[in-house]
Amino acid sequence: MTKASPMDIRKELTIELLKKKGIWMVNKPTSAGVTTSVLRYAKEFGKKVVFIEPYHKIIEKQIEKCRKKSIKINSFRKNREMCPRVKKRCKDEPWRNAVMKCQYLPNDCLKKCMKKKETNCLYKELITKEYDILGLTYSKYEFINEQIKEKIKNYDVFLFDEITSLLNSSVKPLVYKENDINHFTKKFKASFKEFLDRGEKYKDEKEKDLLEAMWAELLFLCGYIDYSVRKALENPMKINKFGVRKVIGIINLREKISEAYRNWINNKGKYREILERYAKIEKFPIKYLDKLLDLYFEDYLLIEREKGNISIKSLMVDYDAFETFFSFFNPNKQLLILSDSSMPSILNVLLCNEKHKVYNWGDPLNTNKTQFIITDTINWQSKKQFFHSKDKDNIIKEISRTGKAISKNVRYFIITPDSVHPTKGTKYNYANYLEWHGMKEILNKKAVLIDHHRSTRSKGIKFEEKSIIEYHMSRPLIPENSYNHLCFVTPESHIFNLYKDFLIKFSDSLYYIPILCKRYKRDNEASAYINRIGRIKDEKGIIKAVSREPRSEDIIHKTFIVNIGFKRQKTKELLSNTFERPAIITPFKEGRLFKDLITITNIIRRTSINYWEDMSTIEEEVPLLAYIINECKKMRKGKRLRSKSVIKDKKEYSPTKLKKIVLKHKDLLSMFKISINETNRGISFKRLLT
DNA sequence: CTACTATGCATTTCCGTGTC
DNA sequence: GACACGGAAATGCATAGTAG
Repeated sequence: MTKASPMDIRKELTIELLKKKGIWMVNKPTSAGVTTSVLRYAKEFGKKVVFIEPYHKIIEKQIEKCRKKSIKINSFRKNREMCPRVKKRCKDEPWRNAVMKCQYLPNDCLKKCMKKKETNCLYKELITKEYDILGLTYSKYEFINEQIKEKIKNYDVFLFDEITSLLNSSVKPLVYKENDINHFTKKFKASFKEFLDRGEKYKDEKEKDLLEAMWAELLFLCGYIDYSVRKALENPMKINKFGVRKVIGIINLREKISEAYRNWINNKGKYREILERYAKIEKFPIKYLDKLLDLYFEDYLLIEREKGNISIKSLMVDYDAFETFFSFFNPNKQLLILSDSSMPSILNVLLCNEKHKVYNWGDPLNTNKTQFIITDTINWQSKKQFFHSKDKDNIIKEISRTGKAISKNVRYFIITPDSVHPTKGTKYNYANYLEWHGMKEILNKKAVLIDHHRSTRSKGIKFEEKSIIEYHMSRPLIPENSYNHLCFVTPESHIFNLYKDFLIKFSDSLYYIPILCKRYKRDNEASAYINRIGRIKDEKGIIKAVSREPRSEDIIHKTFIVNIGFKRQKTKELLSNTFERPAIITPFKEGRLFKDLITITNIIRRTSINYWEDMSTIEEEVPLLAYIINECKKMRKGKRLRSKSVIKDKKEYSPTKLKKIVLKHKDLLSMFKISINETNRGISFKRLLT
């Protein structure tokens, strides 16, 4: 009997999935080929697909694959790439390139430009032509306009890839030093004063009036924020004993600013353009204006204080990432696929009113079996601990020693956190530390530093280089207040009742859900970790080797992740959102991470995956064998290692259990030049003479 | 003025609980 | 019995207070 090829397995899975309707969350590990398969086979089943990705790069790669199969596919890009008029505007006014929102389509796009025959732009092409598949990025989805909505709303399948990206809201806080009183007004007035004195630049009286009114309105906003911050600093808000971490106040703009004014200023067309144009003439920082306008649009602003800094964030009350989408999605006719290697648990909350089911894609190519995580036996108290540790130079030396030995001439990665000093505000930057202390010379040249888990090198398209081992210095850690602004609800929210026992009340119409905040944090930490370790995983898995006669390209690339400063339990928690997981190997005794690391990887690389019964035997037996091998190597020739000393202070290992394990791996041990001696007093180990 | 200590809050770890 | 979760306990950190 011939076994199914990898492609067949994925095709079957895709067919099953495409038959479904409604919302389906796809359970899968990294690199399982869900997106590729759905796009590839959808046309065969007469389904039109819209897929959404975090980056253009990913979309481009998929387009490349589909074009080979003669599937009609295209994607929405940045406006300046789709519309020649926006492109020209950006060329004439280069500052626009820096601010996405200043690149909106021309006002007459729909009414005039599109209808003209001679108009021949990518945007028109996308809107008017028929495609089997259309791509979109999440940032486009966030600013989706009516035209694009009209275009995509009748497609059959919507694939939201890397769904965690959707939940990272794009709110950018405005941060300044706590002692900078009246920050907003000062910053704004400096430009405003000069601006009023040079009125001759106005195009006409009407524009002058408009602009002055808008400018005054923004100045009022600044004044009000400054006033509120001063009040909050004098008398920080405390709702219960603890308050909400770091939040010292909330600004209610709804009470202060009329809806009419708000729509006026936030109108993306003419008024905003005037505002931008004059701001530019007057050298008012356009990015700052952009942020300011963002604040203006929200009902509430959040004032947070941390380590001498004040940060102002828009509060996304009753935040619902799917709001736009559900305004047109029909679960009885259409299919929504939510896909991520780490399915955020927060989705169950956000979709609590919508029927949603889990589709088990599984790990068809068994890629999980090719990856092994080796964890530390201590937890660092924080990511800063590395800097407080007397051992830090040693850790670097050990990384260098083991990295070189394990990966030979192939490069290996070191993931370091990017942390800020609590009082001095300077960065605890691992990469800088290595440079300052001349550690770069100790680290061999094949070491590649990546400065945090969520670095752009950790998501999207894989770059070509292969690697065998990767070191993670501390787990991904997201600051606790990062999601505060998404966790405020009103009684009208669809999750209000779900959390009614956990609410912290701010006012009659505003409540905070602390558990939600933790959930966002956990989901995102888990996603960061899973996506990162997926980078070096062999995506071809092990199926290739069993489905037919082995060939040279069938070598299974086993990869290793080394967790420094966090234990097995934490690693498991980080992997709890994903489908199955790689084996997690913890050194047999404390403090043996680097001592046993090379041997652990050697044992795994020298044995076939089928040699081990299952994941739990690897997790239990490999550390013990590695420990025995290393202890024996350390001893003088002729000396024996007694089993008693091996299992000393290890309650869970009895002499019989140890005996059973080592006898099972007698051949393996002899491969590492260790012999087992059985005597009436128990079992012992000896180095074989060569 | 300096060095040390007590205090209280913030952060982190630990551990009991409920669930499967 | 393994696991995730969330609250309790422990620890860390900064600051104010105090002794010398």
